[in-house]
Amino acid sequence: MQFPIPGLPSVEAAEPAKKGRRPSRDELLSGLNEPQRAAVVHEGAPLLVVAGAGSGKTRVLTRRIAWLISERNAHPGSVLAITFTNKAAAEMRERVEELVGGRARIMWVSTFHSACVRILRKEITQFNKMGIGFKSNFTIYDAADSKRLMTLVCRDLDLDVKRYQPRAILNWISNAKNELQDAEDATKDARNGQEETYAEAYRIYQERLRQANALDFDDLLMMTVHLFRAFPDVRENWRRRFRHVLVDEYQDTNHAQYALIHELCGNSMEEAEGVPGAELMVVGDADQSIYAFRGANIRNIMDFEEDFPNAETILLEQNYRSTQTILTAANSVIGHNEGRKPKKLWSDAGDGAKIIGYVGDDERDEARFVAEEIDKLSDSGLARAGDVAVFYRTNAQSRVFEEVFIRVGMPYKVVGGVRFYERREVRDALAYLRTLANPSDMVSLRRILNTPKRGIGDRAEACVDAFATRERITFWEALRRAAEAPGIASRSLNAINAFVEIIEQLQSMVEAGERIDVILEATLTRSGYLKELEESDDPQDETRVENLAELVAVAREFADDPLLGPSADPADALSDQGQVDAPAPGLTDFLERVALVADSDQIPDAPDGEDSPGVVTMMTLHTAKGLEFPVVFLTGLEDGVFPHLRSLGDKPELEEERRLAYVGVTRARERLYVSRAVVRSAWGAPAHNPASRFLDELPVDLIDWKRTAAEQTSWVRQDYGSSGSGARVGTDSLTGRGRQQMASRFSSATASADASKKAMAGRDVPNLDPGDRVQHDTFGLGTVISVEGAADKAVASIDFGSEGVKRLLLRYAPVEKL
DNA sequence: GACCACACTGTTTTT
DNA sequence: CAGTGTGGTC
Repeated sequence: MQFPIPGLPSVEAAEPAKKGRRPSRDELLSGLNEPQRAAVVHEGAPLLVVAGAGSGKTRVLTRRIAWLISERNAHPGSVLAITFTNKAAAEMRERVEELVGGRARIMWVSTFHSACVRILRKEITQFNKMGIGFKSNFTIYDAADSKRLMTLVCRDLDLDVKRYQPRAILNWISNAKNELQDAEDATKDARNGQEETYAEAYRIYQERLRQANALDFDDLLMMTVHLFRAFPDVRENWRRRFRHVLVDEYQDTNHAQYALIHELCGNSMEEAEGVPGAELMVVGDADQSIYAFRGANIRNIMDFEEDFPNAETILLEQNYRSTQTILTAANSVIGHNEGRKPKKLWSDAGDGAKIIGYVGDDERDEARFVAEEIDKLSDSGLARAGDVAVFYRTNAQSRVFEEVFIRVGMPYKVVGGVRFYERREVRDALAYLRTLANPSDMVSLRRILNTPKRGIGDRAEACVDAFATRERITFWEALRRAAEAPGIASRSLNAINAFVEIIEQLQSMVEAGERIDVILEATLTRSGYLKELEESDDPQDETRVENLAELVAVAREFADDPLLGPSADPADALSDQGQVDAPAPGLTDFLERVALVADSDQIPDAPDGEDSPGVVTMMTLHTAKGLEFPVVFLTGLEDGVFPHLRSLGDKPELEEERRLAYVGVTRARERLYVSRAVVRSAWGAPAHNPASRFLDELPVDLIDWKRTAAEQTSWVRQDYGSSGSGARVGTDSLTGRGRQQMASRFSSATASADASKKAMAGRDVPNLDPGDRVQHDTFGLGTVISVEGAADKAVASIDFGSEGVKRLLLRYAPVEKL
């Protein structure tokens, strides 16, 4: 190797006893087809591996890493492999380890976000030179924290919450950050009053983050890129370290991630003097790009060859996962997308079973069908519950399946949805820990200030806040000096002092290097949090206690696992020296761990014993990416559900939905089921959904319909509203909203625009046609461009001139036809 | 400052 | 329908 790696002991020194296995060349290349092999042994130029679904890309990645280490004598510490989830990372590391032995442990295999955190923990203090003060124990804010902070910012700026919703602003900021624009850039680029306000909110939000010594998800990426750009010497160091960079799921990278790769791997003219870029391999499949909504840029993969001069491309089209029937179906669906590079998956596994289709009366009937089919499969020995996955478009759809599965006694597990770490009690507990690790973290601190109730109300909090602002100190400092705060009640002051005392006690435990699970338990008892829950008569609080016990168990496991500990990377220990105010490493590591978990990190392992049937796995299609199951149920195939309503009027979005369908279909190994419901209740009121257009895009002769729309029981239509079988309109029937839903129910049943218009007293869904002029409450005057869907599902694209073209769901949009 | 009743509002998808 | 936020009362 040409460059010594800074801060890394040599492999031999680190592991004097076992030098690491050295597999033979044959072993590393065995079982690979020609293009796979080429990808593994490729040297030099940047390489794009276009890997269709199930084409063995994980294998290629792991074998290549092993090859680099074993055959090309790459130092394991010089390998940076980026995966999409932590779970994928752990698996990849494990597989490489099987091939080359324990020395693989010091590779960096992680998500973009985790890798950036690791870099920033070491380097973020560099920014102090520029007057941007962060400490290396910074807290990572998730979406909920960000929203809370933004709400505070909005209040400070006195923004009209109706017009400027924290969520919308955060979205806007997130886009800016993904494009690597800081608040200053955003201010310069603001094109209208609204954007100026957004940019201002961005500026304040960022300032507050800095004061809290916190970064949000997008900051992790943006700051790392900014770091490399602002400090070339720092960048050179990391370039010297990482000689091999591998990126999985490249089609879902956004601009910031792309830039980061460029910083590490790029070789432009002006850097001819510096450290040459790392050898780069990216793996991906444009047809599986499903994260455009969060900034992923499909162009990254489409333009790879232009972005990286003399790049090469290898195509993997042979599929080792699915039957030909499933692949033909997948090819057929994705073929309806325009402008894609042609790619056809094939398999020599044979045709296999036909796809099975089912049209249910309603979503319960659909769920019942799924449960029955799974029963049949297990009875006949064709599959076990653990082999089966149920996919749906949105998390809310899992509910019906849960209800039905519970009733019939089908074991299942829902992945994602209301996540463990998003539960209130878990967030509260974590807020305590974050406060201990980083007292500047104002959002966490304020969250727990009066949780459990200890008599510190809004008034006292406002006093302290004002004091903090006046004195230019952190909220935490202000709490400690609360006695000096003007206007504070002595009652409140006592409560605050008691609170400060508790936190300081706990902090001393952290400083003493106490185990994380011990700290957590002490926190829960000394804060009185646990006591409040235990004494409560709310039945929900019982489960809360259990969840906290679960969290303690997670912490204990973490504390016991040496692999997760702070010294997992020997290089870290070296450069972290001299960090005076670094907290006990265990705590920050733990918090980081829980901040960056993905949904798919929590997927149960496949059943291993022949006798253990396992459980059915349910998840959204997004979560399903990268997974495979012998049996897959693709449910809710209805226009408006999947493809999602909001994508119907927009071609790029519809194409993304189609890629999602493609992802879903290609998860199946042996059997695929597709189903839909004629009537589906959404927010209480039943809606009549047409078949998904994706169903029409499957070859007819591949589907065996167990039941079709023509066979629906006839009472479905009339019976809603009088008998109890439909959803109840309930107590809000007197509100305009209730009436509206009633009306739309009839209108969809009678399919008559006239009748619907008449039935809808109160708030009309305006009957619009292209060319109509309309008035909108906030956007002003506009012209209708197009209208899709009917009645309560009508979506209109309306040009509001300077405000831009909006797509509005007429049922809710405050538009008036002129 | 705590608690209760209500109105509103929104559902893609997630690191 | 549910979770959140607001406003009113004790």
